[in-house]
Amino acid sequence: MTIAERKTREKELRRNAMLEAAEKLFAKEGYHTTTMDDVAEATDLSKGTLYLYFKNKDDLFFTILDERLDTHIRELKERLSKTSDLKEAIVELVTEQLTFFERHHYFFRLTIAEQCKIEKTPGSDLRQHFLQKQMTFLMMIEEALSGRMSAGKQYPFSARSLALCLMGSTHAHMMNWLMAGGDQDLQKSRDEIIQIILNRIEV
Amino acid sequence: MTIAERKTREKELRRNAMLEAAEKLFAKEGYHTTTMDDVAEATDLSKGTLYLYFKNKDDLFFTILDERLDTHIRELKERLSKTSDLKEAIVELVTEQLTFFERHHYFFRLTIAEQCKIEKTPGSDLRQHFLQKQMTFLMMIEEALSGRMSAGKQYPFSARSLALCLMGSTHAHMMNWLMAGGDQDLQKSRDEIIQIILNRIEV
Amino acid sequence: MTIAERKTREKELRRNAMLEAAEKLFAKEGYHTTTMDDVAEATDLSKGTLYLYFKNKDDLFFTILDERLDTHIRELKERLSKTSDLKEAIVELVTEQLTFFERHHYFFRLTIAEQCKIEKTPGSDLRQHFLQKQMTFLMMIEEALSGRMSAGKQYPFSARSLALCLMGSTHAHMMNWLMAGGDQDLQKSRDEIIQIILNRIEV
Amino acid sequence: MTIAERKTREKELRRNAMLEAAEKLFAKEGYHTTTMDDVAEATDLSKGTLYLYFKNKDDLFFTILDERLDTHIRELKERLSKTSDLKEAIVELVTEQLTFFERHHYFFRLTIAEQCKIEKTPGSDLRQHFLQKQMTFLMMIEEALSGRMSAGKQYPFSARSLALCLMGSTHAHMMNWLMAGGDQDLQKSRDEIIQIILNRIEV
DNA sequence: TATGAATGAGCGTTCATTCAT
DNA sequence: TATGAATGAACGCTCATTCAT
Repeated sequence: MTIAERKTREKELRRNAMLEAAEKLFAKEGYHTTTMDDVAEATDLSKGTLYLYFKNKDDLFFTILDERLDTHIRELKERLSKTSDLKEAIVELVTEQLTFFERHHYFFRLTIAEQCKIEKTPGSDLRQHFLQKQMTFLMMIEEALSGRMSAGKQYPFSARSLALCLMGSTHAHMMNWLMAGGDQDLQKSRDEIIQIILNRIEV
Repeated sequence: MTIAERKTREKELRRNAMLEAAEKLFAKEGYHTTTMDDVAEATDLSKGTLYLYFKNKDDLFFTILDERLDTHIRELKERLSKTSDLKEAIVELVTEQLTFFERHHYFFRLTIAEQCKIEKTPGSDLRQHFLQKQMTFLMMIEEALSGRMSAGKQYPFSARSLALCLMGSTHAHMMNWLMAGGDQDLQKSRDEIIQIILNRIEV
Repeated sequence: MTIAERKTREKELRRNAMLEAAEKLFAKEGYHTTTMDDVAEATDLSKGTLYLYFKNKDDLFFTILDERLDTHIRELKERLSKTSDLKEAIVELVTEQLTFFERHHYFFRLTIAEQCKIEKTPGSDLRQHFLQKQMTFLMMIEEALSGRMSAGKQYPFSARSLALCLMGSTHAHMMNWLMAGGDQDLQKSRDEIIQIILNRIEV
Repeated sequence: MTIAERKTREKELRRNAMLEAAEKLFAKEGYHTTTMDDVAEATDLSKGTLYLYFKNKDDLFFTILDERLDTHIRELKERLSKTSDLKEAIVELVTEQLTFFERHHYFFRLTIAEQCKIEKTPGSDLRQHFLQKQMTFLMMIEEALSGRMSAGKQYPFSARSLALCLMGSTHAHMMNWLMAGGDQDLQKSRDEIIQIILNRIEV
């Protein structure tokens, strides 16, 4: 039925509008500083309507994180699937991180900020679920790397450590990029990170 | 006068107790979720007393960040002053980061979380001041590195990029350490980071 | 649309209920002693609701003063417009003052109390605005009197001084009336004031 | 004993310093806006010391009002004692009011503001006591006037009403004077008030 | 389904008062 | 007597959430 379809479509659109407006606000102002009023106003919908789509503020917040992370994971998987050796994988990983975060830098900030709140009282199930997914994400990377580390060689570092360095380096460059206003080219950052990680630093 | 001295000393102690309790809470629960009541209770002092020592919640918060960062900067300067070549500097930098953050992991989380709130309305002067100091910190590292990069050599990366990779890598390892419960040995992380950054990754 | 109209009407009613409850409380207890909780309770609405109608306590307070003074000014203008000579104007002025204040004695107290806070740090814009309106009110009276003072005669007093005596005299009688419990007849006060001001006191 | 005397004297001085500083602050900022800290600071004494001289804030406040009113009453009595007919009494009354309030305009504002809070929950004993004294003051004036109204004449107003007009008129002029900055000559006000009250207004 | 008025718990902050020194 | 640090009750205001329409 076309009418039913259009209705569903409209709902979907509204839902996305909410998620996008909220993501922007949460990233700019932080979770607590952003009010449900703010989100409602930014979406040109009434506050009550928000609660028809999301159970509460937490649900709205973690839905954003969750859906974005899903996309991120999917994209990364695709890129990695095309690589076979370690070097290629590293290049793709760094590239994906920077590319994705450049497009979704609101998400980037949310993610990092959220990671800091470890240990806090269990937190909602939503929170638990998201953290779990993040762990999985990291493990996925770790496995992608370790799977490409030659079985015969001795590496003076673990795949996890390499994963952490790669993630951390890209994060730091992203942060730097944001601080500078987000208007330079990230291509150069990508190349430098790869150079630093892949090549011996002549001392 | 011994009596005046003791009074001053006691005030100092109380102030420190407040700062430490607050740091812990802020790191665990986040700025907004931590209430002044929480801090007061954790210090076994009344809420009103907090306001005798700190102008307001913001002041309390940024005083923590500021004083810790000062110590961090001081320690790092000292370490770096003993190094002459790039390799040594990198080793010292990574070591200082991990050592300091292991001791002050509450501060670590606060720092990272605070960095995410870029772009937001300027914020209090205190906030501005802290961000400024953080920038200075990063530039200090950048200069320490660039000063030790041989003038005659061509490096395929900038000193700033190297600084970012080092900071980011240690941060990621810290985060990982915290997530795992903070009870493993960071010595291994240190060695791995250094290996990854300093040596060619055989691909 | 009848339904929208009724909604608007109900909102108006609630707003008025708030204003009246607040006026009473402010007059009886003073601005600072009256809490927003008090007002909410007196209106059988929750505290939060107050803030849907008034930006803050100050706004609530000065809205009361402002709207009442507007009515007072309007009524007085109407009365004065029917008079042509000085004597009639004086009679109407005294009558209006006593009549209006008898009906709105809560407002009377607020007005007087507020006048005493001269010189204090400028205060909110609302306060400034109200004081300005009060000055205008006094000038209006002054002009009404001076306009009716025969051009050919020499008066041993200024119109402003006469205005002040009239206002002050009615105020003092109002205060006396309130102190006595507010249950006597103000008609007699009116006559006496007029006698004292308009006729030679035989000494 | 001279030493004891000096001590007593010093205490007296300190007490007066407190009263004067407090009077000024209360008048300028209002009762609630003035904090005990403010008073302490203005007196260069510690907050705790205030409580050695006055039981609490209310005590401090009403002591001021009470002592000033005593002086006012004493001065007025003296002036009136020199008059015998009604006209003279009126002149003296107006003169005393304006003279006294010009000297003590801080007290003036406090007095007026305080009068507005009639009906309020009984209030402290101090408050009751002060209001009582104010009533007595008014009755004293009423009696002074009625005592000088010729027994044989018929007056179209009561002594109380005359008293109220006189008080109110001077109050209004004082208020006007304060609003204008308090730097004009009150002599003219005095003359005008007397003219208005004592002479027939030619209509 | 969409609205937006109403709610009320909760937080940051102030300040009169106390009390050990 | 004088101090000033400590207290804690109280207040203005916010905002996530609910619900009648």
